[in-house]
Amino acid sequence: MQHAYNVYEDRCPTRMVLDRLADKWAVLILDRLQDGPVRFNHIRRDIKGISQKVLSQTLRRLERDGLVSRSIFPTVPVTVEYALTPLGSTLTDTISALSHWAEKNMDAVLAAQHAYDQTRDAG
Amino acid sequence: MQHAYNVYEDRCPTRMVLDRLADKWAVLILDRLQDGPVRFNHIRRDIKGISQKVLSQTLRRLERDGLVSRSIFPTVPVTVEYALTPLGSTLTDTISALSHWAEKNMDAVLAAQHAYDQTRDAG
DNA sequence: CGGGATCCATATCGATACTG
DNA sequence: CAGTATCGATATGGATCCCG
Repeated sequence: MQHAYNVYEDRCPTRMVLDRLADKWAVLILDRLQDGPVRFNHIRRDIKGISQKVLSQTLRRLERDGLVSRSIFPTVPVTVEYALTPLGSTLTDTISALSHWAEKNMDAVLAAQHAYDQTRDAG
Repeated sequence: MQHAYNVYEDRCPTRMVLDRLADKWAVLILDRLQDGPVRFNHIRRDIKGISQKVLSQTLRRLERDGLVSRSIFPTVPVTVEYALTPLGSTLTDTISALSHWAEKNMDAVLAAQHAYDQTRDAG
């Protein structure tokens, strides 16, 4: 039989998974990892505005969810690399589609917002 | 020239757009609207666990962003239908890919979480 | 370098009450 | 039916300090 859950059900595992994916920082991080392993502070620098705490938390969650792997190299100081797991790789198309959509349609959204605000001001 | 912004820049329009899309409720609502116009309380019933306040707020944002249209029919009591705009329709493939991924890979994620928690308990 | 721990401001959400 | 307004709990995020 099929799953007893679907994404429309409350407090089901599927919803929990979606809850993780539908997170701005998670999307940005997964997107950033597409080209290969990246180190902690490298991600931190690339994704402007993310705090170290949030980056750390999000990476930990993605690791727990099996989407991202964490490799420690015993250099001095220590080197830590994050990379997509095979499972995480199956998400990249969707994730990058999302951020690319945002870039492509930014202008249309901005215009819509402006129009919406105009009608509100006038009304 | 291309846009001066990309999704990795802080406080840029692209990031704002992604911030809207990377929202669990927005994803669920857009997903629900794929099959045609739906009324407010219909969405509310279908998406288990969403409060009327959050549904209202999210719909308003999606409308402002030009992704969802709102049609009022002067029946008694009033009927309001929400539907995807043409712009919103360009998102449906990506959005449904996201929720479908969640449903398909739920088990793998759950297993990964379990394994992660095990190693943590043991260590 | 790669974080964990803590403190504090703010944002978010659920519940409730009220309206055209 | 389809909301808005308000209040209180809670979750989230930023800033800071510290450590191996």
